[in-house]
Amino acid sequence: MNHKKAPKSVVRRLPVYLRILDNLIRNDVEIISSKELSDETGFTAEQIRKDLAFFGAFGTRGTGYNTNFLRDKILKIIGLDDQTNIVVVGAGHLGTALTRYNVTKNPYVNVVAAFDTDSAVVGEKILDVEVVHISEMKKIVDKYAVKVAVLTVPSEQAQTAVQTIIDSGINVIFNFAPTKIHVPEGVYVHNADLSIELQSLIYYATAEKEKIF
Amino acid sequence: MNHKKAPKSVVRRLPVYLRILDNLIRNDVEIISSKELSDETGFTAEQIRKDLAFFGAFGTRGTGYNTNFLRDKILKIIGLDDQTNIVVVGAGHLGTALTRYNVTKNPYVNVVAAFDTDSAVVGEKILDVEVVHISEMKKIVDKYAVKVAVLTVPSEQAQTAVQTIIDSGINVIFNFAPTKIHVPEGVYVHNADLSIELQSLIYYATAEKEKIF
DNA sequence: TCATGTGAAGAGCTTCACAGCA
DNA sequence: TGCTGTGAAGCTCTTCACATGA
Repeated sequence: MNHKKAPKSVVRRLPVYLRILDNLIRNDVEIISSKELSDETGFTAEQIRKDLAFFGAFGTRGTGYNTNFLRDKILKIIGLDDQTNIVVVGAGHLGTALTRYNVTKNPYVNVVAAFDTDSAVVGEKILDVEVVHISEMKKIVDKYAVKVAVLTVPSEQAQTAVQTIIDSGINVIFNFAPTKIHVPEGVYVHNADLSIELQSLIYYATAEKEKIF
Repeated sequence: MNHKKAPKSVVRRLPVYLRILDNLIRNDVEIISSKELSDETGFTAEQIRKDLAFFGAFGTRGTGYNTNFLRDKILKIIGLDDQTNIVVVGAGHLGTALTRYNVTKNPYVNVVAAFDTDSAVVGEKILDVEVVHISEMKKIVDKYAVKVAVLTVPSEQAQTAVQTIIDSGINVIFNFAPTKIHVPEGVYVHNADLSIELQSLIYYATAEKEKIF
């Protein structure tokens, strides 16, 4: 086992391999080469081999990778070996859509509750996920051993919500609020600031024309 | 003017500066130093200076950056100097939420239409954005000089939708469909695969515990 | 004096080329 | 033979340290 810290870039690609392996296993494919994985993902075969080799020697030289074996390894590496429970904080339009989206599209992750402060939505259901008042967060986080929160509240409420999330024992936040959130050492934040991402994309849409700075 | 290609990492940070500058200008702040921008963004001051210096010398030594001047420069660099028109392809839950989100949270980008094939939603409105049948895409893209599409259709329909998008003249795609989409040379795709991102986050939630590969 | 602008060093990630093994 | 696993080279981006100029 490798004890160096895994590169962020490698960790980002692991779930991509996982999805492809799931498809292959569903179609009874038992062996896959790095070259074939390359065709499916768009990553180079060398990169795929290096990614996997970082965690151990999972392949068979001259043959390829066993799909079931590799999937199990990746599940363990990511930490998806048990059903992983998450919560959504903010049950507005985006939070509701993300809850539905995750429930239907993510086979490994389970939304156990959505939180809000608005009494108009507390008590409602998003598919089978209940919307609960944010004051109940710690109770639910403890009960379901929740490790990750998806944050979709308005900017003004983001920092307050972050405090509640951290106080309830969660230390990983997937932040959709369009603002910088401040967290103590040891809490991991991944920002998905959709306006920011969209604006930076515009750069590439207009990159051909001469730009005068 | 610098004619080297701008690093992707720099382009991703430009809209972050833009948002902060907008806030500062709203509060009548006229000068900002790289140190203060560092406090607001979490990026280092050196990195901010290098990012901006890539496009030109925008600051004043001993003083800092003029907020209005810098905002105008960044707007021109990104290509946001005119109102930028985009379309959303797929008016399901996520597409609807992203349309609302963008309309309300993104001051620089304008959604001119949302497309779908489902007659149950075609003709409806999302705030003031009309849902139009996907066969009308080229007409609308031409009319509004649309350069970017946000793709939120189901995986199975993604590649077909991509073809329609490209045929209508768009060459930048913000892809939320949980699948790899194939595009010709010259078309730029940015993937926001939320299940994948969430799964990779789980890695950091469980990283402390010993992992056996 | 103070904050910007920048070459140089460093860190992290990818690509190359090939050794190693079923 | 064929595909994995891996040191080395290469590239990109970040950090450092300081020269530059209002």
